[in-house]
Amino acid sequence: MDGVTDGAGLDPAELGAYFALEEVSSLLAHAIEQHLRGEGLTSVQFKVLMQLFDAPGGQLRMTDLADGLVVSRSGLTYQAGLLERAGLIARAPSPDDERSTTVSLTAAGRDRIFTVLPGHVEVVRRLLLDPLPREDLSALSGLLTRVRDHMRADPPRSATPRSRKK
Amino acid sequence: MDGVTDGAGLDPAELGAYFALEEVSSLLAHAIEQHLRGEGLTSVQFKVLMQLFDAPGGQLRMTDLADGLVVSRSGLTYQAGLLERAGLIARAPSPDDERSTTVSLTAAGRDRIFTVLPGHVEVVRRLLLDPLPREDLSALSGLLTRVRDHMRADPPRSATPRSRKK
DNA sequence: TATTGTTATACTCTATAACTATA
DNA sequence: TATAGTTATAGAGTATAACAATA
Repeated sequence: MDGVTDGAGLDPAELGAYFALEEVSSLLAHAIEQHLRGEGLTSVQFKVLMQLFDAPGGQLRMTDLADGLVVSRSGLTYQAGLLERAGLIARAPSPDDERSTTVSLTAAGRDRIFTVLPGHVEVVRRLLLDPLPREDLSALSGLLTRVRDHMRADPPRSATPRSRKK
Repeated sequence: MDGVTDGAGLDPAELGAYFALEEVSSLLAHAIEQHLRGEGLTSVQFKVLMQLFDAPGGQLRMTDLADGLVVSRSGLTYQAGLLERAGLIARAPSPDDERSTTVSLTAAGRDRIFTVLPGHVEVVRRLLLDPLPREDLSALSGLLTRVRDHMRADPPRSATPRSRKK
């Protein structure tokens, strides 16, 4: 694909970084997706569970969850409905703000995480971490972190800015 | 999300690399998707056009296209159908092997690429390339390339190995 | 009036399996 | 028999817009 983008003004180093990122992330995402499917979870559902697990008290509002995922509110409602039907999360009206829904991780949800996580980590380790020696890992982490911070500071114009407490 | 994966046996450097990659790739993919949608193309369709553009003679068989994408044959047939209806590609029986379909880029398809590419590159540049100085870009490219090569050498067990000439 | 969340609806995409035709 | 591709079908996921309830 060099002929193409070449004409668009990307030099070899830029092209290399872009294509390698595209390929690595899509292969990794695919492998992760495959593993989770085998466990009966979609990537989105797994992310929801992880966010809840990581939250203080294992609770978050729907809006908090939506902020961390790239789905619409209705999409999140759909996924939350599936997770609730599976008994992995529970929803209840927030005590402080009656408009809000507080989502909490159930014991079964926590169990599911512990069941799934080892395999998940194994996939990540085998595909992403193993091929790099320790110091390269730190370098990669540092580089990507810098890119991420820049992305976060300069949010995509296309996406409607999420509700931000101001 | 540290409390979680911490227990699963990933140290800070590993976690950093994994989470940063996840976040960077998903934010980039989202931004790219948004841009392409605005141009009336899905990511998959764009990739098909790019593959054809990059191919010698602007022609590939359906199987060749499928090898580069993460979709089933029927999924590719569907997308190819859309692209053909839009006049961006053309399909015809292969002259050498009557079972095969040769897909070719039309003039309109080539024009569409030239229309879309500048904006695409702009997104990639702004989100991924700009925040890194030149030498860091080379470093990132090198690291990711090594990971990719490792991934390719050790294909995911989950995915059915594609037809490989042997 | 603005915000939180759900629902109704329609659409896009994908995969599986069955099928056709050629090698 | 194996391969290339299409089709029929059915399911999963998503977004938009309208809606209800609360702030």
